[in-house]
Amino acid sequence: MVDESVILFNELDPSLKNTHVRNVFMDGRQEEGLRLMDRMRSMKGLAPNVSTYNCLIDGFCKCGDVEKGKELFDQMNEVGVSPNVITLNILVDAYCDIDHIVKAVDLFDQMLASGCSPDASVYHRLIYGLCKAGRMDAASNVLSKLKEAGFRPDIVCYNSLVRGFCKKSMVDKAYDIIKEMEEAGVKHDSVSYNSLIAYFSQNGNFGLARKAMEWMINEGHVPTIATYGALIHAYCSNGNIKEAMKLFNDMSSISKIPPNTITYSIRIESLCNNNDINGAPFLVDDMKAKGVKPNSDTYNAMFEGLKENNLLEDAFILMDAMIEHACKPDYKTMEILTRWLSTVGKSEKLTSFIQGYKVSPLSE
DNA sequence: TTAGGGTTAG
Repeated sequence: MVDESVILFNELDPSLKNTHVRNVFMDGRQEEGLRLMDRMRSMKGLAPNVSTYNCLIDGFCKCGDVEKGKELFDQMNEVGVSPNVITLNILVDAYCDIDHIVKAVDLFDQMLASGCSPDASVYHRLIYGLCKAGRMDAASNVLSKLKEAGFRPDIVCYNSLVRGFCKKSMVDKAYDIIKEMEEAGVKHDSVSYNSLIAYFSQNGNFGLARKAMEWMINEGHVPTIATYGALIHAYCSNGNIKEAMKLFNDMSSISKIPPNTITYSIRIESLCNNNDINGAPFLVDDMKAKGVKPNSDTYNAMFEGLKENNLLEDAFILMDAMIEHACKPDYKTMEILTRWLSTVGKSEKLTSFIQGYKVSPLSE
C-alpha cells in the first residue's frame, strides 16, 4: 500500500524534514511521525534531531505514556542524539505529574552525573514537583544543589517551597524560606501570602490570617480569589457561615472578584455538611446564572450531601445532569456512587452512568 | 533554528 504521507515527505526539501516530523508529532499523530522518522533514518545525511525527539517524547508523555517517552530518551543516547534541557524538563515534568518522584530525581541525578549541565529551569521545575508531592526533604536537597550550581531560586520556586512547608505544617521552615527570599532581594507576592493565609486559616488562627491579609494589602498586593477562597473555606469548616458569607459578598462588592467554581463548591460543600442540602440547588442555579460551570468537585459535594440524606432519586437526576453537561466523573465521584449504589442494590444505574446513559426514571 | 514553559484557595 502506498503511504501518502511518506510520498509527501519524500518530496520535501531535506532542510524541512525535521520541521515536518515535529509538526506531525505536535499534531498528535505519533504513529505517522514514527514512520517518517524511520524513513528519515534510512536517508543518507538525514537524521531526526533533538527537537524532533523532544516533540515525540512530549507527545507520548502528554498521552500518559511516560515510560514510552523514557524509552525514546534512552534511544536518543543510543543513536547519538544528545538530550538537552528541554528533553530533561519534559520528562521531569511528566514524572512529577504522575507522582513518580523517585524517577524524576533519578533522571536528574543521572543527567548531573553524565556531565550534562541543566539550567535553572530544570532545578526550578523539579523543586516545584517535589513540593507538590510533599517531598520537602528532597526539595530542600535540590534547592541546595541549585545554589551549588550557581543558580538562584526565583519567586515561583520560593513560593512552591513556602506552600510545600505550610502544607506539611512546617511553618518555621516556611518562615526560613521567606527570610531567605528577603535576604536575596526576591520580594514576596500575593501567592506567598496566600499560602500563609491558607495555613493560618486552616489551623483556625483567623486573627493571624486576617492580619496577613492586611499586611499583603499594605504592601500593595491585591487579595485574589485564592485569598478569599482560603478564608471562606476555613470559616465554613469552622461553622462560621456568617463570616464566610460576609467574605463571599465582600469579594464581589469590594474586590470586584466574581466567584468561581471553587468558591461555589466550597459553599455547596458547606451547605451539605451542615445538613442544608435543600439550599444547594439554589446555589447551582446562581452559578448557572453567572456563567460559572460546575466541575466534578461541585457534583461530588452534592452527591455526598444527597447520600447523607438518602435522596436517591435526586442523585439520579444529578447523575443525568452531569452527563448532560459533559462533566467527567473523577475517582471521588466513582467512590461515592459505588459505595452508595451497591449498598442500595442499584449498581446497574452506575453501569449506565459510566456508559453515558441517563439513569433517572424521570428521563426515561 | 526548531522543542518545554514550573506558583496560591476547595
